[in-house]
Amino acid sequence: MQYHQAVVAAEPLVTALDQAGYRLTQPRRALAMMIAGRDGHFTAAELLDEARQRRLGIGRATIFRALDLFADLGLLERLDLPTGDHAYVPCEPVHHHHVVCSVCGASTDVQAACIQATVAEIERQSGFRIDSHRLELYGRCPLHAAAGTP
Amino acid sequence: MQYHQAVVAAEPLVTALDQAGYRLTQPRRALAMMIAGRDGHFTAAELLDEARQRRLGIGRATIFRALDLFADLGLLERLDLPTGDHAYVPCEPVHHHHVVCSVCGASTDVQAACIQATVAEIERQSGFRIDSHRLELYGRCPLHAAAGTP
DNA sequence: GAAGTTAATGAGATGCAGTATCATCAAGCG
DNA sequence: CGCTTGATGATACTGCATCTCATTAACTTC
Ligand SMILES: [Zn+2]
Ligand SMILES: [Zn+2]
Ligand SMILES: [Zn+2]
Ligand SMILES: [Zn+2]
Repeated sequence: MQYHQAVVAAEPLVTALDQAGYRLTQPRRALAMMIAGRDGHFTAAELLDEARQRRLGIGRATIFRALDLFADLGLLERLDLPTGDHAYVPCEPVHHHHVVCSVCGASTDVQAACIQATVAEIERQSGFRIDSHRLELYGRCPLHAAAGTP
Repeated sequence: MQYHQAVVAAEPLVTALDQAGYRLTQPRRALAMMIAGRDGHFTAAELLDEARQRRLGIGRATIFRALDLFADLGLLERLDLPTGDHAYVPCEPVHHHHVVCSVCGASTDVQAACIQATVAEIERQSGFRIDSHRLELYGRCPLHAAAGTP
């Protein structure tokens, strides 16, 4: 069970860009490596800070554009944290959900299958034709489950 | 089956404020009526526009404060639309979820019970202790289910 | 490898959502 | 009616995100 703690390799991001017909530019390569070096979720602002500290000369706009692009390709997913912040999580390009630790930010994937039945039930109940949904779960990872208030 | 389409009465909002010990001010009464007159979800910006058009003289800050207050009292719930916009939906003060029509914005409540089992299953799968979750469903209401692409 | 085409970049300006400040106002109360 | 204090709104401000556009560099073609 990996908590997105393990360092993700940068190549998948780069090759996915290539296969989709996008240019393999220096800023995009650098961002892929920065994302690969992250544990758990991260925000655009954090990437911006890191890029600045490392004097990579990557512009604000480029970072937002790259994040959008990765998200469109299904390599990142955008989360709305309970705090209201927008964060991103490295992601398999198939529909699934995330469980996020409120203490350390670690996250793990949950396969979508286990919610299919629920969605079907909700379609029946509501009469709506459901096209998409967002499910995000917040709690404490095994390491932090002991501490804190339930 | 109400789709939050029916005009919600303003009194519940006002009386809830009163019972919670908040002052029944003119701006809050006006906002309660504006919210009551809305169908489906709405944004802070929309309320702001309406207030300006009607020359109600309600300040930006007051609107945000009132929305926060109603949300704290469980009378509104804040949604993160797929577009990234933040919207609010009139709401019962118990935990539940929303199905939102992407065409007309109509929404209906879904009882939380039907996801309890799923959450338990996810706790088992992930090893996380889950404290909270957010589930929002998007699709088309019965009136709009026929049209559009699936 | 050089030249050309065009996507991509980055600096800065701009827009916009939400918050902080604080003097003024009015809701509730006796 | 007059007091007390929560509430208001004008203003300023912060910070995220987007837009513009001249310049750059990634890929293509030869
Ligand atoms: Zn943790
Ligand atoms: Zn899902
Ligand atoms: Zn509701
Ligand atoms: Zn509809």
